[in-house]
Amino acid sequence: MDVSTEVLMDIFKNRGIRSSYTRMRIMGYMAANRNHPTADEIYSRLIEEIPTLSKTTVYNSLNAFVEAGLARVVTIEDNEARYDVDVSDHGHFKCQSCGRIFDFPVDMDCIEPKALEKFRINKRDVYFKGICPGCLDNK
Amino acid sequence: MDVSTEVLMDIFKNRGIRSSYTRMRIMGYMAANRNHPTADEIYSRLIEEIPTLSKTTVYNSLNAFVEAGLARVVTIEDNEARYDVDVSDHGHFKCQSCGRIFDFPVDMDCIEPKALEKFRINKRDVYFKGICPGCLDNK
DNA sequence: TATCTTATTGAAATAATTACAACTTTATTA
DNA sequence: TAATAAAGTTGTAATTATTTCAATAAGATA
Ligand SMILES: [Mn+2]
Ligand SMILES: [Mn+2]
Ligand SMILES: [Zn+2]
Ligand SMILES: [Zn+2]
Repeated sequence: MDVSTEVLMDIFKNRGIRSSYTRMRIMGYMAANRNHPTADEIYSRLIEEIPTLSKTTVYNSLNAFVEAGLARVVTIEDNEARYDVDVSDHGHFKCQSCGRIFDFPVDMDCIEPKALEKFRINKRDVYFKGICPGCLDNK
Repeated sequence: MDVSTEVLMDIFKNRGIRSSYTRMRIMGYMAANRNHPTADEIYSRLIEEIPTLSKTTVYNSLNAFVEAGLARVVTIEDNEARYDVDVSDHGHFKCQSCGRIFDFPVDMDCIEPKALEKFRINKRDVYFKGICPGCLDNK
């Protein structure tokens, strides 16, 4: 059991969810590839190494992560949920040309404290779309 | 043909899409009920008065409106698209208790001009979730 | 180890949205 | 106004993402 496995087990335990081989692989994939993958992308990649993996398990695990506060859902596209291990406040930019999703910092406090004074805010999402610098250069 | 019908026909013509009875009813519903309805909500409401209405037509019309810049999609929930005739920049707050969606003003420029300097931004969405004042009062 | 709880699996169900072909309506032109 | 072309409407079927469910397997507890 290597050190990163041990670290993940601790994280799971601290958040009150069981650690299992599959969950550690899924979380490991997300931590290594911070590309805001879909459940299907995670499944397609991991099925190569875990032939018994079920897509239901991927969904179950991701839902467990989100509930435990270990991941967030990125719904920048209306036909697919993406997942992000970075649960800190930040915005997402999706390039309409290459499809890549970029993180960017957001000053949430500056957005509009006044109109929402009487609201309790639990989640904040900022989604921008357009063309990324790389795609702009390729005309 | 009353005056609002005439106005709608002009709007459609200006945006390069044909006017039809169904489209005017759908757009009329959205203009009157600015509740960010789903396609299904629009369909359920209008089928009472237009018995031949097809849900496909609702989707087709809404997609035409969005392409023509007459409406925007609000994907604050990952399992359903909502539609908004207010295409100006503003944020959306969804109450996790009563489900209502509230508009609020957003200073888009303050969010983060620096990190996205080299990006071309076409769409901006700000989605907050939490509890609305009414639901907070009802403890 | 025995036991209880939770995770995994695969199949089937659900639900939102789109594709398609036949038909109807709207816009254009004569 | 009548003929024609282009686009909108409809119902059904297909697609796709996600959930439900019951059986089985694995993890945690004592
Ligand atoms: Mn992110
Ligand atoms: Mn709105
Ligand atoms: Zn790009
Ligand atoms: Zn509420």
